[in-house]
Amino acid sequence: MATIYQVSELAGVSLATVSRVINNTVPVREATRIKVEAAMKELGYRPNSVAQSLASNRSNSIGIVVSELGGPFYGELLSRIENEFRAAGKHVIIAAGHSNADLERDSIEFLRGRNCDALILHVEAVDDKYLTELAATGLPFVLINRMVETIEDRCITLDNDRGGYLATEYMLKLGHRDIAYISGPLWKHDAQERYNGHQSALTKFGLSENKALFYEGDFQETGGVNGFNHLRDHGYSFTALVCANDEMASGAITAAHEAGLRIPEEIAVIGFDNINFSHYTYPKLTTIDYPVAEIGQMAARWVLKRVYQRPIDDLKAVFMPKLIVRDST
Amino acid sequence: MATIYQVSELAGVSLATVSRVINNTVPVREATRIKVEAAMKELGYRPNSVAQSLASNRSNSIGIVVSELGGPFYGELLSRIENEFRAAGKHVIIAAGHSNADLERDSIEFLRGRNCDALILHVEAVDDKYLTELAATGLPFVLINRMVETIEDRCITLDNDRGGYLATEYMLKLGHRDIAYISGPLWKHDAQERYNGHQSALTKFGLSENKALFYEGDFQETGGVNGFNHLRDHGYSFTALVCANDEMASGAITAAHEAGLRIPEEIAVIGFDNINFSHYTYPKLTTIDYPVAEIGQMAARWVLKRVYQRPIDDLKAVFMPKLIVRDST
DNA sequence: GCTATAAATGAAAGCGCTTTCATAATAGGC
DNA sequence: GCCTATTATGAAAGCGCTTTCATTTATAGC
Repeated sequence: MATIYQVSELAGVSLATVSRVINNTVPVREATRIKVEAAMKELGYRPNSVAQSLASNRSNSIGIVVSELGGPFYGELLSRIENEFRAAGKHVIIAAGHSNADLERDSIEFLRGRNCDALILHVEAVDDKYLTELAATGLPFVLINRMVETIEDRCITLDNDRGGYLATEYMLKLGHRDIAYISGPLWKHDAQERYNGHQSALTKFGLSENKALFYEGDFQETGGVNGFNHLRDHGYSFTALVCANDEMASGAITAAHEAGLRIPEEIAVIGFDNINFSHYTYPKLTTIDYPVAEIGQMAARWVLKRVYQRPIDDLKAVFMPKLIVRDST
Repeated sequence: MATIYQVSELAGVSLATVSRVINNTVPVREATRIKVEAAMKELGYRPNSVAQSLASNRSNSIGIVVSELGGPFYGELLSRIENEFRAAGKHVIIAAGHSNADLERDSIEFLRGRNCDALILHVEAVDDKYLTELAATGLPFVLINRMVETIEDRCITLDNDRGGYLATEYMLKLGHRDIAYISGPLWKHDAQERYNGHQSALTKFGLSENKALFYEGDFQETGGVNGFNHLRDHGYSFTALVCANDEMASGAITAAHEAGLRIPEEIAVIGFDNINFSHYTYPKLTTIDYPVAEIGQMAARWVLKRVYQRPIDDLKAVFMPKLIVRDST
């Protein structure tokens, strides 16, 4: 690869001048600019962004940490973030945290070491203290789907509590009274909040929770299958099932089919997230919409505004979930 | 962030020595190593990988270009590749090419500029010539799901032709004779190959293709819906439908449901890829398995072997698709 | 104890770029 | 046409690290 030095030689100017035309920071005489551009073209020159990054302490790249690379949820999130930054001429570097504190820290450190200008984090395992300290280092970052009081201005969240409430409230309004709940792992903030919402709805309707109708799943499809079977075996009957995400709802539906139950006639099922396959299920899944794309976009804009001083004004921190009624209830 | 210089000062040794203990390239006396490690720990030192990369011309990171970040297919691919490299202490930098030649080139150049040690490419739009030239620059890269003769040793592919054949052959064996086909965009290599396979199967059974039963879709769910409706409207009836991927098959199934047709009794449907949601459909989708995870793993291993000299011997270049029979046929 | 050899360490250049500061070129004012 | 105010350009330091080469220190052999 050609270097800036070769370009400067060919164009008969100094390195500094070439650098100026690349970044157009300082005006350069038209004639000079043309010479330089010609030289760059002739050599097929492309700036080495590693060197740029080292010299300028700016990398034009944004680090992203998500739990998993796969899956409909993260896929959509990443996709949207990437689009937003691409349009702004920035690039993303993605790392997976696998919901594990060490790996999350690792990924964050890796991205810091790569000189990312900012980070977008969807981390679940590291504690609030770590994040607070990280903020204190001066590294700009946004936190998605998690509220940490000490760095509240960096958090972009969904009102999960409200979402959990909506799901159960809807079942209650439909007349169901025996409502089972399959939760996500309760150490995860969002799982806990959704579950709280579920409980609030029950309370609001003057019902008390029946612990026998609760199951703590893993946010995966198998969790839904296991949860459903566990709840059925347990003896208490229920006419409605609220799942803390769509994957588990899908698993539960499969298990229900296998048990020969009709949905929604015998059991109504609702999910959470509204991920893109939720209408592939049969019957199509009623769910709570998680506006992933919007949240991804907002996170990107936060960075564009705070770090790159782009004029953006409608930053929004808390998103509201919406009920999406389809055929499973 | 602390620099290597501060570490060397605190430990009372030279930069060079610190560098040696970091990389343990050259033996360092035990006592010295301990001093240095203590200093690193005290300062919370982490090497700046940008500087490392510039100085060593090695970045320990691998660039990946895929068409999209979202979607079950790429999600699984990325996920697997990332896992493989993480285990080897390498990191990945991901960019999206969006099936567009300019963006693909852009992404590749970006990754080159970031000093990636190697690239894994799933690109569809750039031409063979570009890739051949790219190989000539000495940049190590593997090509996934595409065969370019001039750089055959860098290609890891699925025998799409065979897959297309298997799908249609299976329908023929079931006794179907009026078989519709919804293809992917034919400018894409894999779509073309799958279609070729379909034709071969027909020929093998002594049938000639009925052009009225062909529709060129977009590999998306809507393509399946539109394709199905188009084929139905067209007047020719068919008892089996072969789709060039699962998304379109899923769309077609939805459209068939809406048209009040029973699957598989009235129309048998088969997909291609065996992506993870293919068993969420109703009825569960019969499909051709695309071993994405294995292919991702193989690509990663190719890099580990060729670029990082890891001892790996079972590199495999062509994968075979398999028929997965479920309930839609 | 003294030299010959091997092992550990340090000094310094350099990776490709940005950026400050100084200098050279140009324009403007009279 | 000369002096000053601008503007464009160049020289050189430095970003944080690796790596070569030279030097120092330890080890062995006699």
